[in-house]
Amino acid sequence: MTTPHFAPPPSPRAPRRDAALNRTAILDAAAVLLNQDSGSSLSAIAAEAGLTRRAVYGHFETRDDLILALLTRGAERIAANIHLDSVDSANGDSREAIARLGALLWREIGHVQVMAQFAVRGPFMAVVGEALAPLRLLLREVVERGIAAGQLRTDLEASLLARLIEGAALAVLDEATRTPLEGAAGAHLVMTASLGMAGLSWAESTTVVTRVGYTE
Amino acid sequence: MTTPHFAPPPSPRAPRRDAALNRTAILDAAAVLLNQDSGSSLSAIAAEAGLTRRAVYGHFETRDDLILALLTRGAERIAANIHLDSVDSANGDSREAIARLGALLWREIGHVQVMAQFAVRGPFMAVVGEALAPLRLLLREVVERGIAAGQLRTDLEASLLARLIEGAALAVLDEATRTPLEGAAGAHLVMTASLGMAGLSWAESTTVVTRVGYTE
DNA sequence: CTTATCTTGCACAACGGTGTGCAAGATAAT
DNA sequence: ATTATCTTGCACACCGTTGTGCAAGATAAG
Repeated sequence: MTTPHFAPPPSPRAPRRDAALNRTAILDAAAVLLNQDSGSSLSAIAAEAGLTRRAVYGHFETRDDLILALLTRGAERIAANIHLDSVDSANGDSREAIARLGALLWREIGHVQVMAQFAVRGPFMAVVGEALAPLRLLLREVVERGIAAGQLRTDLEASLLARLIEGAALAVLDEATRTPLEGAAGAHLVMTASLGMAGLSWAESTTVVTRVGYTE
Repeated sequence: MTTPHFAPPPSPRAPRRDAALNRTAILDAAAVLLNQDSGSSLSAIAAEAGLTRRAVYGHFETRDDLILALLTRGAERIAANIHLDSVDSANGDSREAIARLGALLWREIGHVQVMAQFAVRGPFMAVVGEALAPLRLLLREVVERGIAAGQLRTDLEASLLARLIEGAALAVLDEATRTPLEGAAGAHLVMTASLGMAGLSWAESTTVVTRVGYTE
């Protein structure tokens, strides 16, 4: 430990402001590279951030520490928006709620992408799963209500359908890393994809989506 | 090279029959482990196959060689079924064609899964892309016909929709690695997921799927 | 049974990645 | 301008993995 990974006790001076700047630069670089290859090296990440590998250890004790911080940051951003984003303001209509969740994901795409890389396999599964738990639980409940109300397809168990909708949304988010999609179009796609997996026709989905709208 | 990676010239004797057996055992083991972690080590793969790491080098010169053989095997299986599977027997109806393609993927799930791991990122992208090209081209054409005929959603460009359908199908195949899905149910899911992304409602998809059917 | 084939077990060099130490340099706060 | 903070560049040890060599053992083909 050559530099403060912890809060300096009764700090005699404020930390340099480029410290926090570089820290986020590293996290951003990690997000980019880990999206392309979840096994990217620290040297690569440091270079992408415009720093040295050695400097990274001034901000994160361990490679795993860095990844953990990255995942935590993403989870916080998403959690902060679950409430603001009026998901539950879609009173009763599960279809609107699903659309709103899709829009939320699209807004946080940068953070969601990297979480998706570690969500399924590898040693970070548990962490990501825990971080995404409230989001998943919300979707699960919405789907259950929708099935009961006959708004969604009724041939699948709620929990399975919820996971499939999640998968459909992620497929779009993944496609977005290759096809340039401008804001509204991307959100529109995520929403219709989710609703399509949920059982709606294209026409129905479009109706719901325009009713919900999308604001950056 | 301690053992024949090549055809023995005027072979004085037939190769032991457990050679071919072990070779496929290695490939199968690789398929299993590489699905879980695309960076699995040779030691792990060898162990999974019930062999030694050293023995693997008796069958494949290189780690990359092994992966390449695995991908090639998968591509061949799929290519062999594109014709047999009466995709184009869905005369004119793009929806049936998409359903049949979904069923084909489900039948070859073991091979498709591992290809999906290397399809998007990493140094094997090109190989996999080339191997899957005919399949993708076929889907691309089907989608184009479907859009023109007003059978599918018309708000997306054909090539983009084709990729999204592919993504939806893969999402289901991925889910299948965690949720045990028995034959017909899995095929049903892949088909409805693809058709849902294509714009059909659940009811429409079900109609198409039952019309197409599924035979193991 | 004899023999070629395949496997094992060990040893070794090479590579890339990680994590750490330390001294010199650059930079922003005060 | 001074000083604490942050970065750099080099050094090193450690680890896991890959690829190879070789001799002894197991196994299936003839």
